[in-house]
Amino acid sequence: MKLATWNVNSLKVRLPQLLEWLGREQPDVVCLQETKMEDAVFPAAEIRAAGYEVVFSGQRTYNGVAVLSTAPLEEVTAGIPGFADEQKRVLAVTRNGVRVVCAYVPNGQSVGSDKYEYKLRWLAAFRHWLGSELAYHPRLAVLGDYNIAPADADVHDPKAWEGQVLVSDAEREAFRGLLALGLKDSFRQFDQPPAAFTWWDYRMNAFRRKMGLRIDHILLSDALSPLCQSCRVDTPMRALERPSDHAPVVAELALD
DNA sequence: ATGGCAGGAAGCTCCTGA
Repeated sequence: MKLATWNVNSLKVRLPQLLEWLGREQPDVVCLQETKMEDAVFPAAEIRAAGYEVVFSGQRTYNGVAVLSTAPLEEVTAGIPGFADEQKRVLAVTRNGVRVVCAYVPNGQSVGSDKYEYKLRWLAAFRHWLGSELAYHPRLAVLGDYNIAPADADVHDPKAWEGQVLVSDAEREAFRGLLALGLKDSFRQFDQPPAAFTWWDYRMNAFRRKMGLRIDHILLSDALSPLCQSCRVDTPMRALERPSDHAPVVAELALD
């Protein structure tokens, strides 16, 4: 089973790239973030025509998540239960006994801002909920845009980023809190090239200059991580014409 | 000196992203 996550930064703009990529990469499950569209205009027909079941939870302009799958999806839930939130950031599905959570963690804007406080509250609720999900679903995969670079190795210039949003101590502590539930960062289970990032700013030629962050992650429970055979960033997707500012992350598991 | 680029909604400029 091949699992992938990709922040598309507008599915309307990126749909042709997504369809081409599905045909070439043939993932079994794809978690999308920042679809930026209401459910009424979601391109479900095009995605189904490509051979995927799809569920989605979107809103106009901001946020929006979707999950694509080659096999039937069950137990579909949107949002974090018990955490009131207008923002469409979470979808959970069960596919062949594997629980898959698609998450778009808040950006946080700047350390100390209201949005930063919201991000930390959101992450606390997310952790609490994932703990209960894990109890029901030992085979749990949590994919998405975490908006956290877990360690300095995930930052092109740790000195310049020190203390900033996406790398601050409180955010990294929240990320470690997710791992402490019994989840592993599948990317770090394998040797990786230097400067392996998943996001590059559109400005300042950041991609060409390898000025990126690794903020999109695939976390796997202890029941799944031993089955993981590879995890990599699909960096060439960031080099396309009119790219998303994020590249997909893809993990392969020894599972159907 | 907080810029720079991209997308969306609105409307001929702004907010947000990370």
